[in-house]
Amino acid sequence: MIRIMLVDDHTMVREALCSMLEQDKTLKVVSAVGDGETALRLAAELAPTVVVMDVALPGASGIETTRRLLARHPEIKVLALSTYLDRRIVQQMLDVGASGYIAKSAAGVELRQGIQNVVAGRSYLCSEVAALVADGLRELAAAGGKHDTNALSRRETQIATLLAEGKSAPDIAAELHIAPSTVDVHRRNLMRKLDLHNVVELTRYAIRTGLVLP
Amino acid sequence: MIRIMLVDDHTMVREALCSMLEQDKTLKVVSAVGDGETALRLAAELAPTVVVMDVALPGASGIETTRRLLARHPEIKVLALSTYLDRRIVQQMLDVGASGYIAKSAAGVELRQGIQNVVAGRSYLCSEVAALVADGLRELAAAGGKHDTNALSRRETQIATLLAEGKSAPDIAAELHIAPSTVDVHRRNLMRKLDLHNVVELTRYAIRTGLVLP
DNA sequence: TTCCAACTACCGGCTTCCGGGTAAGCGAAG
DNA sequence: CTTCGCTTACCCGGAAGCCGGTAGTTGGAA
Repeated sequence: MIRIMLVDDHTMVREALCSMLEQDKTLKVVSAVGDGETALRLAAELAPTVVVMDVALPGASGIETTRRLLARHPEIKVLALSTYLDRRIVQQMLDVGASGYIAKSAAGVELRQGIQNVVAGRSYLCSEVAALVADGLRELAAAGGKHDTNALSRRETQIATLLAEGKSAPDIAAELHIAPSTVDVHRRNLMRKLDLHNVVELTRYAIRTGLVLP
Repeated sequence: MIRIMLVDDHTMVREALCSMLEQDKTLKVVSAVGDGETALRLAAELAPTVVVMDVALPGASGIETTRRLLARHPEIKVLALSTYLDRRIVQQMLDVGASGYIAKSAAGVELRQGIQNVVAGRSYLCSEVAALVADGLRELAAAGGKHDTNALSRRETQIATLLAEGKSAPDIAAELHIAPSTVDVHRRNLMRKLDLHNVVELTRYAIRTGLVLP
């Protein structure tokens, strides 16, 4: 019996996934929670075999939650589940230790396969994501394998969030008690790191990662 | 036996909802499709009692799909299902004839209640949405009940989409073979209609309505 | 200790955004 | 036929975005 914890901020989706997974009698959903904090709190006592983690979570994102969860419970397998297909996000989830990544556009059977695979100690990417990662490898090879300094600093993440909420640089400067020019520097740096070229792209990135809600 | 058609662009969610709803033996999911065109095509032959429609659909949004569906099949009840809580969007769905609106953050039981209610000819809003609409009424009363000319024209929708894709006004002008100043006029008009004040807010609105993907 | 990444701050310059106005052509609805 | 909404197009001006550069401080890692 595989013990599963579901983490997804939409109650409806959580209940529905639970209902779908429990059709399979070898699976048992021991917990279904809506945010990262609760997941971390309950993981110790419920000892799930697999955590199915939505990437876009309010507050701490699924990425940060996964990092913290695996730091405390390295024996738990994390299977990422996401609405969005973005190579950077897949990369980050795998970097923090997720064993697999399933798109919500994939069929339900891919989720069950993913669970079986990660429990068996293997990695699993749904087909669409696998294609995406393959493209990424090809691009990386073409670019001569130069280092992607992807991870944003704390300040950059904060600035990205506020910009994606629709605030202007001067507004943010006032809110954080720093100079507008400094906000500008952070914006430029984070946009260069992520290869974004205007606030609209930044906004969409922030939404995909769950940094802000649409 | 209530015949249900599910419309949601995420296969995983579609299958999961199907699984959840069919726990109830009085419900029968006769079709589960991923886009508006298919829904319109299959509605005639399958004759569902209720269509559970995700608002954010690729291509034609759930709003447009609902309008066209009810124009051809006024006897079908449409129950909107959405990730987002936005008064303007709720308003638009109800304007085009939806009988109810359920947030994905609501519990599964609200969806089942919604289905039962709309089949019985009543309207149904999940509690969060009901609160939202009540707030809207209060604001409307405070504003003296002035007319909200909310609906966007075809051109405005097009401009909104392109802006939310990260294109600049000059880019869009070139793409559509019109003057940049004209793009600007459409931008200003649509932003005034929707009470948005910068492209970031516009982007998030476009994402909420499914005009663009994040 | 040395080094590097992060945070802070400023300069300049060009482009774009955003809000305000005006106005003409055109097709549908009244 | 008149009116109304949509689309087209232009004017202006202040604010902000976007990109390039330089540079001081600080705190932690090698």
